[in-house]
Amino acid sequence: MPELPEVETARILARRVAVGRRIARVWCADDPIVFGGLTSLRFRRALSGSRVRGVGRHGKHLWLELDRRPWPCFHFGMTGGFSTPRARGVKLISSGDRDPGDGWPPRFTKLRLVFDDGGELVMTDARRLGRIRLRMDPRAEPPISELGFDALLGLLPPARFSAMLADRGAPVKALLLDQSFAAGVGNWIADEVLYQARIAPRRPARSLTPAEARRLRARLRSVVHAAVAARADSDRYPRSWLFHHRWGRDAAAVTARGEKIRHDTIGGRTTAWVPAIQR
DNA sequence: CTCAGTGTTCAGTG
DNA sequence: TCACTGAACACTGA
Repeated sequence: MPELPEVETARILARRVAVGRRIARVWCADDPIVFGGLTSLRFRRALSGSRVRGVGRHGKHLWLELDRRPWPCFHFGMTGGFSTPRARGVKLISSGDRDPGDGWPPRFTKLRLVFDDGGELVMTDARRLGRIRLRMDPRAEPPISELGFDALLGLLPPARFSAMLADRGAPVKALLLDQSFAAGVGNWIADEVLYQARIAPRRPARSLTPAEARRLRARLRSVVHAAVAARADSDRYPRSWLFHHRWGRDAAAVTARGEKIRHDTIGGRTTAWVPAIQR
């Protein structure tokens, strides 16, 4: 489920396993789509023997900071994620779509890094919409340089946030999904934020009142913070969230308070919203 | 068998 | 050129 909270959780997982270690061995799947044409040889040469200094993230993009360049950059698409081996007596930790399997390495492994202390980090991606790239300076180069503010760490001050809405005619839902506006917001976060801010998803962004713009920003912040604090474990999201009731395009779906949920396509994506509450 | 899907990109439109 | 829309991408699992 890779929106910002899942990617941030993957960053923390990678940090724990990789930072301070040397990459002893690299295995790459033969997958020219996910690797964007990079050869396995090129990739292995870039990483092998280097030491991991840190793990960076902006929006849904993630990268390892090594003691030499270029650095590997990851985007999880719809179904990608990081996994680590089952530690002794410890539950398998996965940030992927769902448990990629009991085996090791897991099904759909695209990249496997083995560290000098025996630890491992694997990226899996069942549907191959994820990408692995090499960049000399990830923040300064596309696609990361094209992103807008990070929805966790870079939220714009209220005045600038409102100003950004003012000249956009797109439905506010579509604007929230625009990564060059708010990096890290995905489909369910956009719907959750609009529900909690009580704003109808088709409203043109520029039609929001100042009070609505403030609510939108405040809810964006609180939803992203709460999901990250829960380590993207949706069982721990508040029961009042639309999240728990929005899946499946079920015509009979209702919120925890019994409000009818409607499903429309907006900005090309399935949008769950509550007409009784959102105006 | 059909279809939806947590994301991004690009061609086409006005 | 800009803003925006919708299809395409690739594949699994319901």
